[in-house]
Amino acid sequence: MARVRLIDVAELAGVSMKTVSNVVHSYPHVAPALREKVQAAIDQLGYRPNLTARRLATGKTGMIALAIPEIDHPYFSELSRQMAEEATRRGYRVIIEQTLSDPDLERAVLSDREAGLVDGVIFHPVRMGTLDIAKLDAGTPLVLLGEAAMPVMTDHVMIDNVSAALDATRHLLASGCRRIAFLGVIAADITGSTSQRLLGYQQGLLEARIRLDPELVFTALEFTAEAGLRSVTDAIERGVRFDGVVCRDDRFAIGALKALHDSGRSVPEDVAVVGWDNTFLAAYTSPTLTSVAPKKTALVAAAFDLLEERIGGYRGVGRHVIVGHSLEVRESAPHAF
Amino acid sequence: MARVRLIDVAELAGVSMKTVSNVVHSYPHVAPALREKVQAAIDQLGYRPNLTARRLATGKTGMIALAIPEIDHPYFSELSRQMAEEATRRGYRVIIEQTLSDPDLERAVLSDREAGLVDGVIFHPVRMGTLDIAKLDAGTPLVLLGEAAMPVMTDHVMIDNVSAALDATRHLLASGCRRIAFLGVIAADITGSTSQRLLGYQQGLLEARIRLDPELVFTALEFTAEAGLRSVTDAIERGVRFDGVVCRDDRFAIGALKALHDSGRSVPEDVAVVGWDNTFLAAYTSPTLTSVAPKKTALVAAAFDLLEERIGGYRGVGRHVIVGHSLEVRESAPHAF
DNA sequence: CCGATAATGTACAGCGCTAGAAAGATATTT
DNA sequence: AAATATCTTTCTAGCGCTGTACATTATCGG
Repeated sequence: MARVRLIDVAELAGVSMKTVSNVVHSYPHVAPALREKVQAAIDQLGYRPNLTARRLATGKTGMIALAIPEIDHPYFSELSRQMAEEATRRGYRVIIEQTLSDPDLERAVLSDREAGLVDGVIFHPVRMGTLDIAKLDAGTPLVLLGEAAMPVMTDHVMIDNVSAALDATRHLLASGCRRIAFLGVIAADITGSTSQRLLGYQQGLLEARIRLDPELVFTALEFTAEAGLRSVTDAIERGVRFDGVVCRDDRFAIGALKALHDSGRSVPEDVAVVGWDNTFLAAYTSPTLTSVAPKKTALVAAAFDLLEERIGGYRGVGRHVIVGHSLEVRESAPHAF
Repeated sequence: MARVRLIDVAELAGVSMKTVSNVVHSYPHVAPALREKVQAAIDQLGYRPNLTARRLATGKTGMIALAIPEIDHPYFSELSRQMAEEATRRGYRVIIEQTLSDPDLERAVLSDREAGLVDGVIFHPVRMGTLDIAKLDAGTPLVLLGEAAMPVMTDHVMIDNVSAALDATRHLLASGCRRIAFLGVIAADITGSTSQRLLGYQQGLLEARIRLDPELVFTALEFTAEAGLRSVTDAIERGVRFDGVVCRDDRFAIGALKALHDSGRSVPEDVAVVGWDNTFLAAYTSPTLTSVAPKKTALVAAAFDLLEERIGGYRGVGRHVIVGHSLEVRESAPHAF
C-alpha cells in the first residue's frame, strides 16, 4: 500500500507536479478544464499531501506546542481545550507537552523549540526562573503564561494575581470573616505565582487593619486536593481557629471543603471558602465553590495574538499583557451572610 | 539567526555529514578522537537536528495521535496524561486531537492519518459506526478505544462494560437498594457504550428478580454534570422514588450527588450512588463517590502494545483486548450499610 | 496585424537529514 | 610481506513538496 505522491497524480493527469500542487492549493490561475482533470486524478488515486514534506519545503510546521505542568489538572485541561480550539480556528495544531513541574522537562521544552517541530511555543513555567528562560530563549517564537519568570525579551500573558487575591480577601472580609487563612504555600513553587496571591491576601488584611497571623498560612506539600485536605486537617487538629480561607487553586479548595466537612464544620457558616481558577469543579461541589475566575478566553486569545506576531516576524522586546479576572460567587462564600 | 545545519557542523569539524550524523546517533564505529571533535563542534554551534527533515528522510514521525471527544473531561484528561507518559517511555510524542463528538471531526481524524503526520492513531470514537470506520481505515496503524464500533480488521481495547455495570448493580442490591435507577442514557451516543452499561444494569436487576421500571432510566441531554443534575432533579420533581443510582460516568454522578443534596436527600442513607471511571473527582466529593474503575494503566499499555505491533508491520485481523476493572467502594455506596 | 501584457504551464533546484555503497585506513593472519 | 578481514569515513541519491525562473499560449489595444 504505497503512498500516493504528487508525482503519481501528475503522471496520471499528464501534467507537471507544480500544476498538481497548484490545484491542491487552489492557486487561481489554472485553466478550469485542467483543474478538473487533475482533481479527477487526485480523487481516483486518493492523494493526500505529505505534511512532513510540505513542512520541510516551506519551513512552516503549522503546529504550536503548549507546555503545561499537568494535563489532568482541571485548570490546565480546560485551558488546553480552549487552546486547541483557538488553534484550530487559526489554522494550527497543538502538541501538548507535559512538564510535570520538572525543571529538566521544562528546559527540554525550550530546547525542543529549536528542533523545527513547531512554529511556536506557549509555555506555562513552574520551576524555571527568569534567567533560565532568558538563557535558553533562542529565536523561536515563545509566549509565557502565568506569573513566573518574565525575561524582558519574552512575551507574557497573565492575570493580576495580587489584585485578584485582594478581591477574594475583601470578599471574605465583607461577609464578616476575621480570621482568614491562606491555603497553598508550597516550597517547590519558586515562580512567585503563589507569593503574589499571598501578597494580595496580606494587602486585604492590611486594609482591614487585621494583623497577619502566620499560623493562618497553610502549607501544602504538592499541588493536589489530597495535600490541601491534609494541610487543613492538620491545622484543625492543631487547634487553629479560622472562619475563612483563600485557596491557591480549586483543587486545594476541594481538599479544604472535604477537610471541613469531615471535621464537622459547615461551609460557609463556620468557614467560608474561596477557590481559584473557576474550573468546572467549582459548580459541582457541595456547597458550590466561590472562585477567582481568570478570563480564560481573553488569555488564550492574547497568547495567540502575541505568538502569531512573533511568528510573523516581530522581534521587539517582550510585551506583558494582563487579562481580566472576576470573582464567581457561589455558596461556599456567598455575598454577606 | 539562521539555524545550524548538519553540514555546518561537518564543515566546522572538517568531516563529512555522515560522520556527524553517526555521532548524533551514537553509531558505534566512530573513532573516539573524531567523535570528540565532532561533539565539540556540535556544542559550539548549538546544533539540534531538524526533526522535520529527519522524518522526511526516515518516514517515521515518532508521533502518535490520540483522538478523544474532550480534553477536559476528567476521564479523558487523566487518560491523556497516562498516554503521554507511556508515549514518552516508548519514545513517541502525542498529538491530542479533540473530536468534540462531532462526526465530521471524527472522520477527519481517520483521514489525517494518511497525511503522514503521525505513525499511528489511538482513537476513542463516539459517533462513528463500525462501517464508517472500516470504510476510512486506510493502511495507517490504528487502535480503537471504548465500546463503540469494532470493525473486524481493527484493533480494539476496552473494558467489559456489561460485567462492570453488573458489578455496580449487584453492589447496590447487596446493600439493600431495591429501586435502582440508571443515569446517563443519551440519544446522541450511538456507540453502544451506554447501552452495554444499561444491559449490565438490567442483568443485575434480573438476577435479583426485580422488574425493570422504565421510569428509573434517567435520560440526559449531553455528557455534562449539569445535564446529570437536571435529569435527576426532574425525576425527583416528577415524584419518581429510588434508593440507588448507577451513573454512566463520574460527571453524571457528581450532578446526581448535587441534585440529591439540593433536594434534601442524604447519600447514601436515602439514595446510594455509583459513578463510573473513578476519576480523581470521586475521592473529593462529599460524600466520596463509589465508582467503577477501569484499569487505566493496563488499558494504556495494551493500546500501545497493539499500536506498536501495527507500526512494526502486523497486518492481521483486529485483536480485541479486554482489560480489567474493579469497583472502588467509597462513601456514596459503601458495603452493606 | 504586431508587440505587449497577462494568463498558464513546465523544469528543477533545493529544504535538512538518512543510509547504503564505496573507498580508504588499519589490523590480523599465514 | 602479501593477502585478507575489519574499521572508519566519505559520497551521494533520495524522502515529497514548494517556489522561483523560464517557456508557452492567450488576450488585446492601437
